[in-house]
Amino acid sequence: MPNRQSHWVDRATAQLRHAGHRRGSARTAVIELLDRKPCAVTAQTLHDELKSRGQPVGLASVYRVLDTLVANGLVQRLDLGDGVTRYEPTRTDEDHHHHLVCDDCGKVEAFADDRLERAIRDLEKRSGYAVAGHDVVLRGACATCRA
Amino acid sequence: MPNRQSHWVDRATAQLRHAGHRRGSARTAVIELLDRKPCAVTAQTLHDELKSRGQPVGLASVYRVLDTLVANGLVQRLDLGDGVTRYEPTRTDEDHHHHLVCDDCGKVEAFADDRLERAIRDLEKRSGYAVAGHDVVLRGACATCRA
DNA sequence: ATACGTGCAAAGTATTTGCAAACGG
DNA sequence: CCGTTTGCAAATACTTTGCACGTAT
Repeated sequence: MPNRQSHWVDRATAQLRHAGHRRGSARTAVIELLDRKPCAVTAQTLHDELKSRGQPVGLASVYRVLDTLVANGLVQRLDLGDGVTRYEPTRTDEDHHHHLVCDDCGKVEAFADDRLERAIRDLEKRSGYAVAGHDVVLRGACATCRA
Repeated sequence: MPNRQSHWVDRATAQLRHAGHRRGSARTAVIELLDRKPCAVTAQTLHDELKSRGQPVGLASVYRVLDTLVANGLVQRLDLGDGVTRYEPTRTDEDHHHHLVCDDCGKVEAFADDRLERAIRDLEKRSGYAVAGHDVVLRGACATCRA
């Protein structure tokens, strides 16, 4: 999952400004870190890493920033079945992916598949809903834990 | 979603006994109710309905029974993105389905699609995981809420 | 200057756990 | 009888909210 020249940081910043949001230290810090941790991060993780980087951000603010980002479609909420909500930047179509979770060790991997996406897109059309997004989670034992 | 002659109650009861579990009022009551509410039920809902039916079961026991059922593959956990875990009996292949959630009114609908399942089954094979299960959630605005 | 953003502490929710009593085999 | 199951209450874990203060525009 290559991280080209911080596309997402710029898009997020611009879009929030356009939506009438002011800049703030917490928001800036969270957005920058999020851009480097693109897959399934916890609010607590962001909070901890920001602290150890020397730009501490209150946990409540992390949650608030994430809420704003989700509300603006810049971040997607993700529930992998352990009671913890994860977040990840919504990037381009090429980066669209889903998750494979190991029930034993908790490892999370990403995967992408065109056939799956086509099937889902068709379903979305036939559903009668204005579908805003979708999630697919495969749960099981990873190669290591199977042993 | 037809509910034939309580197949599931019997299977669940037998399997738990085989796994060395004793019978108990809470477990029996939860299993029976679950059999009639086959799609995406909350622990709290089960607790409330059992109380109003005159067979009250402590909420903690509802959770414990559900844990046991999940551990034995008789019930599937389901996270629809509001912080509440839902549960539903795992029935036969014909009853296998996924969910469509309305972000506005919270309505939950079920759908099934063969093409989707085939795509997922292939992915599972290629994943290197011993996949135990999968979930697909489509989120958006239902026909009513779109208006 | 004014309203939005932030941090801390407190509150809120969903779920889990400890323990004593009830109960099944 | 012995060990599992249950209910209650307390504990925990995650997330949200209230409020005072800072800060961008």
